[in-house]
Amino acid sequence: MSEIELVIERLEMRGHRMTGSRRRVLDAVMAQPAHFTVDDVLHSTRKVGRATVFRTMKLLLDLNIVCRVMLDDGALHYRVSTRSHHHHLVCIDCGRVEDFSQCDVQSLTRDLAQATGYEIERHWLEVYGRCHACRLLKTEMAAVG
Amino acid sequence: MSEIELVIERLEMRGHRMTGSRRRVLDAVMAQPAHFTVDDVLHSTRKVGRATVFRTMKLLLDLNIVCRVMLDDGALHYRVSTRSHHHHLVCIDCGRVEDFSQCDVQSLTRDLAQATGYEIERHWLEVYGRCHACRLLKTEMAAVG
DNA sequence: ACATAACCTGAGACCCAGTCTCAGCGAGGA
DNA sequence: TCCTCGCTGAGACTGGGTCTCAGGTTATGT
Repeated sequence: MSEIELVIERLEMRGHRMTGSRRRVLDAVMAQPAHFTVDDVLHSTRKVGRATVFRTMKLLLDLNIVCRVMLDDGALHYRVSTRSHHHHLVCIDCGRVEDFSQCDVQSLTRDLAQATGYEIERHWLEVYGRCHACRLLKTEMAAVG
Repeated sequence: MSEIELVIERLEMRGHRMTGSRRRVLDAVMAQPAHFTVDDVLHSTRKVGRATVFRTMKLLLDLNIVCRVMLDDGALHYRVSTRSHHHHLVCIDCGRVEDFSQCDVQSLTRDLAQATGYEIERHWLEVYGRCHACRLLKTEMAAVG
């Protein structure tokens, strides 16, 4: 089953339709680079209204087709999401994003629940650093400059 | 040394001045409940312009006098921050916020660095759940309803 | 005391992401 | 066929935040 068929199925399971506009938004989303804004999608989908693009993005978010990444500067970008529960590792120099799901936050949340009496439902973790390429570049620059 | 004097010192260390407007914003911030928006501050500081309130909040953020909490619905609120590096545990029912700093994310980030070749600089973790009081309330409701 | 530069200010325009409203359209069921 | 309900685009609106600009304040050197 293709990616698109999967989306259609998930849509219909919730009583939504795969319409022309939604299809155009979806195609545009799939064609984006690693992460993007709604505005990027807007610019690459002619003939779809702003509100519809936003509505569709929200739908895709609900269906776990895309997720949101908080960049280093606080900007929220979208990203086609490969797995359900995962986190992001964002390069503060070039902005590339890696997903990871090995998430030992479980033990932390267990302790936390114990200590505070909270019943913990979910968490949101973003990690910022410098990717291998940017580290190399940086040491080179330091050597030259 | 009082809280205020500490802030003044930190300001001056960076070449800023403690002016009347900044003082009024700071007082308003200190008088807020657990978490609040810039708008809340605006409404409780008469005679300070909107831009100045925003500018001062940014300054306080830089100086680690306040921090930001992402609420369950995605809204960003501010909060007077007690310690430097810490995370938030947010109740999804009543909105109360606890700080915690026992942060075993260290070991996770170490593994992550190893696996990805990233040099990790920082992370952002927010945890959502239901506080003790709201859990009790919920079970009571279930029993009655 | 004075000049001057640097800093700070409020008002209001502006920006960006996202939502709301509303009238019109189109697909599917009875 | 008609009717309902979901979907649509246009455009107004909102909330959080930034920019600009002219004028006010403060620190500092003389």
